[in-house]
This record gives sequence, structure tokens and C-alpha cells, in this order.
Amino acid sequence: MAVSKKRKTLKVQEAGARLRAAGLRPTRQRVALAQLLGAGHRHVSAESLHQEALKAGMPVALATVYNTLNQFTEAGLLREVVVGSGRSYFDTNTDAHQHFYCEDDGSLVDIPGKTIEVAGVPVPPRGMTIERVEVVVRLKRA
Amino acid sequence: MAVSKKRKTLKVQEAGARLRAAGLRPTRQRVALAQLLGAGHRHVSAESLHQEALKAGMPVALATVYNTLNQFTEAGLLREVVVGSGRSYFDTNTDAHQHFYCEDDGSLVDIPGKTIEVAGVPVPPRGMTIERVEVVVRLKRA
DNA sequence: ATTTCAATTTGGAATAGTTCTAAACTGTGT
DNA sequence: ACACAGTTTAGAACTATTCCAAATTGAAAT
Ligand SMILES: [Mn+2]
Ligand SMILES: [Mn+2]
Ligand SMILES: [Zn+2]
Ligand SMILES: [Zn+2]
Repeated sequence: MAVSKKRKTLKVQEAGARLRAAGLRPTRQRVALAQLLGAGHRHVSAESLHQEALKAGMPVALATVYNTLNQFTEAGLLREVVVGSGRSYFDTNTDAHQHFYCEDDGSLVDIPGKTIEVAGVPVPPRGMTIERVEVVVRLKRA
Repeated sequence: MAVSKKRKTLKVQEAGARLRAAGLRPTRQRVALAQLLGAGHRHVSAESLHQEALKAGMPVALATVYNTLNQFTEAGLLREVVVGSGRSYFDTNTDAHQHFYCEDDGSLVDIPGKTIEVAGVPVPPRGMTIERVEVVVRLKRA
């Protein structure tokens, strides 16, 4: 029998609370997406999250998924990871950590926060501040 | 008076030689682009290089610029730097070095090769090899 | 020099990811 | 219940890039 994996989701109540805490109105759609994103560390694309919501019986427009992911990112609930032209992921883990990225299959794998050490980052040009030091370890099939 | 900056270009002869050395047929278009790219370290987008070629009186189709940049990259003459969804630059400096990237204006600035030190890169997942460790220092206007 | 043909170029169509628009809807305060 | 700013939505629009099939061309062979 084809056992369909069921991902653990947050309770509506908790998702709503997180949204309010971030200053976002807990609409039906935002709560649904927050529920899907809320449990565990995940890397999603707008398209993949959209599919997931539909399958979970929570219909949401793709435009809303984009809006929501951007709002969550601005609110600090998500982090955006850019790996290739046109391929950008949203990461539910907002702590400092890095990624393996495999160009062949587009997969993104976490490297725990304390693993990689970056030293010697120079002072930024006048009038600029460092927002983040991003390390992506690009992989190829051996 | 508006002094139009004239960028130094390679001689046709030398551009041709580089192409042959890389196993690429020195067509008129490829020679023209190689001339523009050949002198000094540069960061170009397909669109910016296309404009530059037109202004220099070397008409080339945009599709050809894309083809050529990709071929040059495969041949090891260029390196591709991905900074944001849809924004990818080609770098004439293929040596190991890193970049400052300013999201506000899309500018890319070199960080010399030996400046940043990355330690603790973990062993890649089974069946994969590390192709490159990419460090991008993301900046915001202060 | 002429011939030949695979490699290359080209303009336009096609694609993919994302944002925009303006009308419909809904959460929240009164 | 009412009002309205905030939100959602379908579809159009946009941007960067690749694909296509026809025309051109570099270089090798005669
Ligand atoms: Mn964004
Ligand atoms: Mn490419
Ligand atoms: Zn991650
Ligand atoms: Zn560079």
C-alpha cells in the first residue's frame, strides 16, 4: 500500500500566536502556511510550498505564497537562501548556519552553525554594513 | 565636455589566440567579446556586455552573448557568480577570491583571494565532491 | 579560388520564476 | 451589525534566460 507521508504541522492556535508576535494578521492563508512551515527545519520554494498547501486541503493562491514568504522573511521568521539564478529557497532555520548545494539536482543540505569558521572578513566599503556572510559549498556528483 | 570613457581592449590577434588555446573557434563575435573581456578584472552581466558590444560598434545578438559567456565559463575563461535570483554575473577573474554584494544597488566588489579564510568545511555527502566554496558578504546601505 | 559542411549566429518564440494590478473578500475594532 | 484597512486572488506583466529553425560563416579539402 502506498503510505502517504504525513508531515507534522503546528496547531492553528500556535501558528496564530507566532504570527501575532511577528506583527502579522493571522489570516486563514497565513495560518495555513505557518502551520506547514512551523514544525522542524525546512527548505521550501514558493512552488513547493504551494503544492504542499494544496495537497493538505488548504487552497492558497501562488501569489499569496510569494507574498507570505516575503513577509515572513521580512519579519525574521524565515531566511532566504539564494543558490542559483531563479532558484531561491526559504529556510525555516534563521540561525547562523551554512549550506551544501548540489547543482545537479538542486538539493540544499544544512551545515550546522558552528561547523564552518570564516575569518578575515574585511571592513565593508564606506557607507555599508555587513548584513550577512553567506557560505555555500557547491557540490558536483563525484 | 562629456568625455566618454574608452575601455582598453585586447588586440584581435591576442583574443583569437586565447580562444584557440581554449579550443573555441575564433569567430568574429567571440573575438569581439573576448577583446572586451580580456583586459583587467571585470564583472559583467549578459545584458551589460551586450550593450557594451553594441556601443563599441561590434553588433552581436543577445543570444550569442549568452552562448558565448556560457562557453567561456565552461572553458574556464570565466567564472559565474550567482548573487540573487535572476542576477548572475560573469567574472573575468577565475582565481579563488570572494565578493561583497550590495543588495541595494546590485553592485559586486572583489575581496582579494587571500583575505578571507574558511575553515571547518565538512566532508560532503556520499557520492559528491566539493566544486567550490563560495563566500558572499552581503551588504546593506548603512 | 571554389566547394563543402559542421559549427555558429540570429531574431523571435518559448520558458520559468516572480511581481504587479485592480477587483473581491475578510479580520478586527467600533 | 458596520466599516474599512489589510489581504487575497486570477491573470497579466515582467525579467532573465534558453530554445528553435533558418541563414551565415570559418576552416578544411579540392
Ligand atoms: Mn524576496
Ligand atoms: Mn550558465
Ligand atoms: Zn538551512
Ligand atoms: Zn570577482
